[in-house]
Amino acid sequence: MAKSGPAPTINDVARVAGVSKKTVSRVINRSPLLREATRAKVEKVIAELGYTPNPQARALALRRNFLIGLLHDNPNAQTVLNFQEGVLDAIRDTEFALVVRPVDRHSPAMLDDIRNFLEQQRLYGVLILPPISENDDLAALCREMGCGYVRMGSAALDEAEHLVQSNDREMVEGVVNYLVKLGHRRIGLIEGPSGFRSAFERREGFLAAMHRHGLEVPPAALAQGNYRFDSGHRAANELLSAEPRVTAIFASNDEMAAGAYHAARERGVEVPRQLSIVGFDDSPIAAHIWPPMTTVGWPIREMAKAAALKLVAPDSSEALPSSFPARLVTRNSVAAPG
Amino acid sequence: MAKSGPAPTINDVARVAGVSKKTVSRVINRSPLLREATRAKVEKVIAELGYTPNPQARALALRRNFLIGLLHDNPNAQTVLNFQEGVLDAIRDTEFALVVRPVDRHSPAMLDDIRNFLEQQRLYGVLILPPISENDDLAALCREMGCGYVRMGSAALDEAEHLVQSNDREMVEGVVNYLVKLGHRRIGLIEGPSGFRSAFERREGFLAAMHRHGLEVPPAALAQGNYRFDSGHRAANELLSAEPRVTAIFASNDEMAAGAYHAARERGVEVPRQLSIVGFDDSPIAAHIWPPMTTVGWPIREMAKAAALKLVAPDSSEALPSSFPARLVTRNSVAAPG
DNA sequence: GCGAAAAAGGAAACCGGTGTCAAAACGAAA
DNA sequence: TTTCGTTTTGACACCGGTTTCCTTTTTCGC
Repeated sequence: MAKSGPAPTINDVARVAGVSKKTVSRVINRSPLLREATRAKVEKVIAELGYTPNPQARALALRRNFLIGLLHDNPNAQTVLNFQEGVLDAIRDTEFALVVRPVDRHSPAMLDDIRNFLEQQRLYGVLILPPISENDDLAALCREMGCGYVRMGSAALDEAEHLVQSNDREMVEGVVNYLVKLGHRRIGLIEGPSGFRSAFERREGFLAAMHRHGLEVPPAALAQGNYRFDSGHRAANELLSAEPRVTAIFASNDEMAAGAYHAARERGVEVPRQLSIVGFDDSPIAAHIWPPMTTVGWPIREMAKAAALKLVAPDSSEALPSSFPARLVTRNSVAAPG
Repeated sequence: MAKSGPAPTINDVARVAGVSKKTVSRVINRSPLLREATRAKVEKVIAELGYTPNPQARALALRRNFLIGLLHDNPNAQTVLNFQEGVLDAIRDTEFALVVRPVDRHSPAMLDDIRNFLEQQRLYGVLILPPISENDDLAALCREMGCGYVRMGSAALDEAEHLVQSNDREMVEGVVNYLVKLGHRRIGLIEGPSGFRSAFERREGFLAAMHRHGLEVPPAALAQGNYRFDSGHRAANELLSAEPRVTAIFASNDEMAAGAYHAARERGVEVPRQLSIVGFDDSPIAAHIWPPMTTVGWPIREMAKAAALKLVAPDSSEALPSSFPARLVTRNSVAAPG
């Protein structure tokens, strides 16, 4: 059991088993053209020696490595972590590993940084989380550098091969339907930052649904946010100062919705009796805030798994869905108006 | 600028520059025994060709790679992500990359999984986050496999070389002092899960400080939690049903403190007028809950940076602190009693 | 200008795998 | 038993770097 000293190499295995290293290589790679007896003999030696192939050597010989990168600038920590877990689900028991790379969307050198990163590490491919996944220059960079990539985002962002989809628009319409069915007529929207496709989709979905119900959306029912808590607070204050007051607020993410709670509390507006609030993301804060928040959640982990498989095993992943349905998580921040 | 085709190798550089590959290697590695003219010539070609050394080939030849792993099972997503950012701060502009590995502390195969992981990936070293960092078997495994490691945790966990310290106990005493100074006498503690050193340290610090102030801690003022929201809710309910009621609750982390908010609200106990609550971690929820929570925060990002430097550049990191002070973040969940 | 020491640079082997292609072993048919 | 077509297996070069060791060049004191 004394496994000290340098790790055994393919040469050690070959020598002990009395075969050539190429044969050992064949065993490792499950080559079909091997006699059963030979395979068994070699496998026995591999087990005895506790041999594991050196991934660096393999990477060099194969001219590709087994590192997949995660590029993200998502402000929601839980989302990012769930995503990491999902990727791990996909690559567990494979030779792949996940390397992470938070990026700063606001840095002017962002693209250059990522270029350096890709050049240096020569990743097998990268997974790109929203909101940075909406950056087409980044996708172009990946293509230019011959680096595989899969983006998470709304439809029409890229070809199916490079996309795992979340249909925000549809789900937002569902939320509006839900609120209208409860009797809400004056519904306010806290938008995400302009320039984000997800923000755009959510806004369009909102407007389309309101229109379909024949409901007006005055400018005062639209407030701008940036996906951060403070902006939600500010935006809700704007919405709540307009008369007639909205009876429900739909925030484009949970953090801003939490900010809206805050604003309501300061103004003595009770949630949900006097104001219904719906968030988006189903982040932990939605469950922990009081009253627990009704929100829309994506199956992030499953989506991550699908994205990772799409990258490392495109064939097997064809069976998996590329588009995942969000679901409404009803808790206690919504009630009939009045 | 057409950089298509295979990436240039050291041989290409050598050929174009008219030197041997060894000379190019010397330039890359900043060897001092090179004439300035030669270095300049080679560097010019490197720039022209856009050459970057292949990390896999380097790793193979050097018999070590440039991957550092992050082992974590921390329930607090923001903490983990901040830590990742801190590590990135340290390794930015180096050839190192960060590979993440969430682990499942409850899986019986946990150690074997990690052994496989280390064997397969041959990491340069790993950074271990609490609570899993308290597992001595894991540290032993790293040592056995010749894998560098640095643990985050309380003092006495390991040698200085392998430790970046957080002195929980001291800080907990500071919190108690703060509460006592405000006039609190009956203070309840929501403990972390037994078997966790951090939970133990926080408890001991609490008891020591109470003792120093000559204050009693009846069994009913101690409630068991497991660092999760629900357990905080349950534990607070226990604390609040005992008479005379506590006037302050110190929870061993923010999530449990949020659970305590929840319990207080259900019982109509107003925070902070009738009950002060202090958390631990300074996670986002502390800022977003209402009223904003007073808590204790670690400079996670700086600690992560120090830990990473300790691993990859032990010499330069000697100058950095190995022990970081937490600070009390006062918000609005604490008031004088009565 | 000479010789010796020091500095600079190169040839070849090596790190631990994989691809190519030819040789060896095998099995069935003649 | 020989022959021939298939499997199996192995020898060898190669992936893109680094190391060792040795040769060539430079520098410098005399």
